Amino acid sequence: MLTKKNIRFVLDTLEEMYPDADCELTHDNELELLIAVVLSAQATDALVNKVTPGLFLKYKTPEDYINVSLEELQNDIRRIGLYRNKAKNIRKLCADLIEKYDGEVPNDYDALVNLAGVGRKTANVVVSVAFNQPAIAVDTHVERVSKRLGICRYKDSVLEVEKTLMRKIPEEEWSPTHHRMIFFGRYHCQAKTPNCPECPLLEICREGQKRMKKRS
DNA sequence: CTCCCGATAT
DNA sequence: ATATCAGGAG
Repeated sequence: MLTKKNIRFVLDTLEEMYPDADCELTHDNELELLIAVVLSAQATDALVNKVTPGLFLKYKTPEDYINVSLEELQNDIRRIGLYRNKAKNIRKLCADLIEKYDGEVPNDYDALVNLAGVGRKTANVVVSVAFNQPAIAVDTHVERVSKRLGICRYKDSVLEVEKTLMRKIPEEEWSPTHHRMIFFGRYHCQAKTPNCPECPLLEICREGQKRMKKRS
C-alpha cells in the first residue's frame, strides 16, 4: 500500500505527464457524450470515434434513435462490437429520456445509472465530463493502474477500487486524476506491454519493481 | 459467474 | 492465434 506521500508523488507525476488529459470520446453535447460512452464498453475510443461522426450526423435527438428499426440502429453501430446489446439499450435509454426527462440528459448520478446500458462507470463519466461534478470513473485502465501501482489490492472489486481512490485523492483532484490515470494506462502502462524501464513512477511501483527484477 | 462481439495490436 | 478495448445485464 502506498503511503500518503507516495500518493502525492503519483498525482504530481501524472499531472506533469498529462497536464491536459481529458475525455477522448468526440462529442458536441450531453446526448452525444452519453451515447459515445455507452458504445465505448469493451471497445477502444479510437474505434468509437471512427463510427460516431456519421452516427451523430444521422441521429441528433432521442427521437431519432427511436424512429428507426432496431436492425437499422444495429447496422449503424455494428463495427463497434456488442452491437445487439448496445442497440437495444440505446433505444430503451432514449425512450426513458423522452418519457422521464423531457428528452434531456439528466445531470445527476442516480438518474443516469438507472438508464438502460448505463452502469456506474458510464454515469460517473457523464456527470464528470458533461456536468463538471467531481467523480472517478473506474474503467479497465484505472483499475489496472491502481492495482499495479499498489494504490489498492489486486483482489479488490471495481467498486472497492473506486472507494479507495476517492478516499486517498482530494475531491478537487478526482476528475483530472481520473483522466490522467486513463492516459497513463492507455499510452504508457498498457495491459500487455507496460513501459516500466522509462516509467517515472517506477521507484514507487510495486508491479514495476517486480517486472524489472525478472528482466535481469 | 457468463454472455455479448468487432477491430486492432502483439 | 490470442489478448485487449473508457462495461453492463441477467
